[in-house]
Amino acid sequence: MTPFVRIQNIGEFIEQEVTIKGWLYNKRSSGKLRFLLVRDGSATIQCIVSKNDIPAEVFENCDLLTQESSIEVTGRVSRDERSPLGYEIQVSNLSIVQIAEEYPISKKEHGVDFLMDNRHLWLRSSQQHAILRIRHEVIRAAREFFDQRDFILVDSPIFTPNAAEGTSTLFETDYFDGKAYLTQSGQLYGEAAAMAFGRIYCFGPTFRAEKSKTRRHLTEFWMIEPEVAYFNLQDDMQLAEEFVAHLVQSVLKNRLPELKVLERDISKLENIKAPFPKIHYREAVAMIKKENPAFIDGDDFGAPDETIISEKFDRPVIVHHYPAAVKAFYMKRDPQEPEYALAMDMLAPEGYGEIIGGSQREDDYELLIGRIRDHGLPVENFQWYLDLRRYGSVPHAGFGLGIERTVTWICGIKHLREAIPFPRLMQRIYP
RNA sequence: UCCGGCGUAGCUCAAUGGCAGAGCGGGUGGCUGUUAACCACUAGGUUGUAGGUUCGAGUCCUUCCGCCGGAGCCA
Repeated sequence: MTPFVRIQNIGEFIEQEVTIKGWLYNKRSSGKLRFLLVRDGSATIQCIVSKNDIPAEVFENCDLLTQESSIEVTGRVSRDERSPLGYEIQVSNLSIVQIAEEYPISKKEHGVDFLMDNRHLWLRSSQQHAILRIRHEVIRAAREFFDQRDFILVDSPIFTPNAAEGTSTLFETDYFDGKAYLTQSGQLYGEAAAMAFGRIYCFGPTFRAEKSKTRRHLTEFWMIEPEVAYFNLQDDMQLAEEFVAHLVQSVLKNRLPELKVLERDISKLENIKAPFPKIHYREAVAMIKKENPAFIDGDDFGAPDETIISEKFDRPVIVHHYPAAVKAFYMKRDPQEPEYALAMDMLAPEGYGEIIGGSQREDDYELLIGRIRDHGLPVENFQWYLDLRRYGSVPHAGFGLGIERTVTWICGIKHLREAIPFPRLMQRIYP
């Protein structure tokens, strides 16, 4: 028996006979030679079948193979300068696991809708493979970052009895004799957990029923949300910039080949080191007004406004002190200038827009209950949340980072639907 | 919800109001170093739907459906 080897480790087996198990990615031929490009999920390698070196039956089997047929290939590993991987396999035997039917995804270009209909197969292509490996690295590095800082993972529920910030954007679902809603943020539960553990994060899917049809929106996306007791806005911004820098540097360190597959401009990522520029809302408005005179001071930024700000910097920029009127009820106001909230957003460069939203939370019971009423929210649903301000309330802050937006930016791809294995969009719930 | 764009072969696209076409993929054959290999031959069509204008509609007009992008909202 020859050893069963993953292609990514093939360099350890030079001039040895090995078996690889995978799928036929592509096939070329020249007379009495067959070139089989075989992928196994770890990498792709070219296998050469020479008619004169092997039994006739094995050679004939090569011509039966269709794209994505599953095969086991045995042969001798050699170095080869012509190979992108650096290695080839001279085939001595080949067994067919299954002959694939005509594969819908060809080597030429396809449209987005067709590829999304075939998302379950599209995942096999090299670009999608690279993106999802980078997604894996972003998530791994995110957990590593918080784990190293003694944060405890405390996940929040998916079913919730009420809205965090309003009811218009929630998915409603039957819950026995009543209604439940799919969560749009784990934050309120994160605050409860922070009062229990000091520093926590939650990581899970969140849901927005907004009818958004843009390249920046999904109806189901993943968010990682740290929450820290005794943190103020400054602490929160510092945590956020160190966090994002860690994510980018981890991808550069561990997924450089994948970035190259995506033809990402690496120099744009190498800049991403803390500290990041931080500007007050008022400064941001001044910058926007130079290019968009129609912008009204006091409004939230639109996507074009975010781009105006972010293109001024070579790394993510944090905008803080947004007008309280455009922000959520739970955000604390600045005692010095109460019209502004102790809120911050982080905007990714190159026009990728908001990847983080965070704030210091209102910790005063009376002020918080007033905000809940001002926003027309049912106070009775927030009794447990208000309890956090009755039993040892402390200053605290946190933020949420959108995984898909972050992956989209790091990968330098156009649309975040490719940054999640099976995207859920307003117009798509299949496959 | 609003604004804009697009629906032609399995896929990506072409076709001035006048014979429905190419590349890829499929099939057959050829080639001993191919790199989205190449060469030859071949099969493949209710032009999204319903109506209208016209001697004649893939093309012009209207309806509906689907998709894409953007706005709003947000991660």
